[in-house]
Formats: sequence, structure tokens, C-alpha cells
Amino acid sequence: MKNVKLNKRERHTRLVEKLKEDPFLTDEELMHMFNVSIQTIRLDRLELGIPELRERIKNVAEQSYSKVRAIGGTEIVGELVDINLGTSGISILETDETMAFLKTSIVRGHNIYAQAESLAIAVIDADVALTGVANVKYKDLVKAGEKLIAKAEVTRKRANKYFVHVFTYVGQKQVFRGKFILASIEQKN
Amino acid sequence: MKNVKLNKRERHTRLVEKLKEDPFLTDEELMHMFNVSIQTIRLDRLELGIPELRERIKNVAEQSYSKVRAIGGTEIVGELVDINLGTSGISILETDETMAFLKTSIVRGHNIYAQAESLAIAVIDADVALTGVANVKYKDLVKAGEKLIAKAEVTRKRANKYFVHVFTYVGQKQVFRGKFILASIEQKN
DNA sequence: CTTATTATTAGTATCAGGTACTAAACACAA
DNA sequence: TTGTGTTTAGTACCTGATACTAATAATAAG
Repeated sequence: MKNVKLNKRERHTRLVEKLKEDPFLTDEELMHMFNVSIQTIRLDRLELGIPELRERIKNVAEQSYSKVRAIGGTEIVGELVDINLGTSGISILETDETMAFLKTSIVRGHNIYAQAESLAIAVIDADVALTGVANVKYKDLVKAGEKLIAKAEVTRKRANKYFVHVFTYVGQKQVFRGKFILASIEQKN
Repeated sequence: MKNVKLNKRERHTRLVEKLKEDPFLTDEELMHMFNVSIQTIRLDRLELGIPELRERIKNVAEQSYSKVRAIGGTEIVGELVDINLGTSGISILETDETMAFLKTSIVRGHNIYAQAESLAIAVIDADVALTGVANVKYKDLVKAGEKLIAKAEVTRKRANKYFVHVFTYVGQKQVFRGKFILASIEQKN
């Protein structure tokens, strides 16, 4: 690994990087990485305002958990900010580099699609819903870091089929439009 | 809350429910909820095979953490097994529980879509390609664990627009069909 | 070279939220 | 009454920390 001792400044920047990559590292593991004592790591965290392992893990857990929890178990891509079951809903997705092409930082289509599709499913007032048909158009490019606001509206319901329209915006600009036909599944097992 | 003492069986079912709702509850909080001693709670968890708070939190954190990585990490969703740039390509995606709905183990649509879309982009003989329009149909359910074989074919090319058809199979059975219109982007910045 | 000052390390006490184990008390049914 | 299951009490120990004191090492300033 790193068998050379860095100075404080360098160690601090690297420490922040390391923990960004992997927030599950204990002080002990970090101490070996940087070849300093555990006290030094703790002083560093103190100076940098980095919480302890258990807090870090908890933060990661709570973040993603509250999103899922809001709707009571349904898995959603993005954060649900408003929902009227059976009629409409809004979700927000903060894009980042991991969702984009390396070279261009342009967000890949399937991330935008995933947000829209999962919102469409969430809006349906049914236990389990599946996409039958989707008709989508990407109207403009989305760059990593932009915030996607998706608005879904149920336009029609026929038997167990739902027609849902989703429009996604970055600010005022529409970047995506999708029509989904969803089927709610009956538990017939 | 509950000021009546339940019997073991009832308490166990309720305990499982409670922790499903909120895995961040400590033994102490649970002990107050059920009006029993902390040892009883610990015996209960032991019998039910429920890990301690810190483990539960860690599980939640790790799950959602790896999910973010998985959906963002690769440029191509699935494994590219054959490609003829500009004409056709085949990719394989092994599905698992993380791609599926919890209750039903049915693979969520956007995973199937992501495989198809990224294969369509890969097939295009251009530096960067973006989905303009997609028209897809999910023809049958996919269960977690099944292997998706996606076959893409370029059907037409006009200026910088490509028309790509993707068919996805599980074994011999077709589960998905998609038409994508992709645009290759010129670096005009 | 000799102080200051900063950086690092050592060591102890304490905490939360547990595990693991022993033993006692209680419930109530045969 | 005796047996069996359930609950509680209590102790020792664990991890990954905080909070604190004090000593030592490294580097800069005089």
C-alpha cells in the first residue's frame, strides 16, 4: 500500500477520498493504510469533522432507507416528494457521475427511464405492477449533477391496465417524456 | 403503546414486524415497547435469528450502497458476448434478487430495459450515442435468477440516426422487444 | 544551537449496544 | 409436587469509538 509517511495536509485529502470511496473503513484499517497511529486518525477525523464509523454507516443506511420507506416498501429510483395514489406523483433524482458516460458526463438514458418507470409503478394504486409497454422519448441531454424532476399522471384505467404519462424536467426544460402501460398483477398463486 | 403483556408467539411476530418497519430500533426501545426485560428481547432475537442493531444497519447500508454502484458502475449492462459494430450484437445478463421486486422476485422492467438500451448503444459504430426514442414491450415476466439474452440488430441508418431492434430472451422464450432510435453525437462544444 | 510550535503517539477512563453465559425466579399444567 | 417453559437478574467481555492527559518527535523561528 502506502509505506511512505505523508504530511498532514496530504493525509487529510487522501483520508477524505478514501472514506468517500468506502465509508465502511474503521480507524484501525485507516491507521494501517496511512502508517500512522490510531490517535492520529482520530485527530484527523476530528479536525475534518468526519463522524465515526457507526455514524457513517447509519447515514448511508438512513438516507436510502427513508426514501424507500416513504411509500412503504416499494422500491423507487429517485426520491418521492409527492404522491396521490391512482392519479399523480412527483419524484426527484439527483444525478451524478456514476450515472453518466465517462467521457462526456452525459447521463445514460436508462437512469432517466428507471426513474420514470418506477415512479409510474409507484403511482399505481396496486400491490404489484409491471410495465407492459413503454413509449419514450429523450428530448434533451442531461449532464451529471443535474436534478431530474419527474411528474407522473395516470391518464386512463381499464380493467387491470393503467396508462401513465411521465414528464421529466431539469429546471423548466423538459428532457424526457414517456407513456407507460402498466398491468397490476393479481396474486393468483 | 402496549401496556399489556403478550405471549411469546405474539411478541415474536410483532417483533419481526416492528423491525421490518424500522430496523433502527435498539433492544432498549423494543423492551419498552413490549414491556419486558431487555434479556427477553435478546432471547427473542436469538431465537428468531435477528442480528443486532449494528448489523441490521450495516445490512441496510451495504445493500443500498452496492445497488448504487451496480447500476452506475458499468458502461454496459450485461456481458457483451458478440458484436459486429454497426450491424448486430448479443449480450447476456444474469439477473438476481437485487434487480427484482421483494415480494414477487419478478425482475423490474428497467433492468431489462437497461440491458437492451446499453446493447443498442454499444452496437452503434459511434463514439457517443444517445437514445432519442424508444418503443418497448415487455412480453413476459422474468424471475430473479433467469439469464437474459439480448440480441440487437441495426435496421436502418440515416444521417446520424440509427434504428436498432433489440429482442431479449430467456431460453427460447421472448420476454422483451424494443425499438430504439439512437443519435450519435458530434463533439460540437 | 536553542527555543517554540506543531504533529504524533501512548495510555487511561468511559460509553453504547451489544454477546455469551450462569443462575435464579415465576407460571402453570399434569 | 414436580417438571417444563418463560422471564429476569447479573456478570464478564467485545468493538469501535469519545474524551482527556501527558509524553515524545519533528520542524520552524530566533
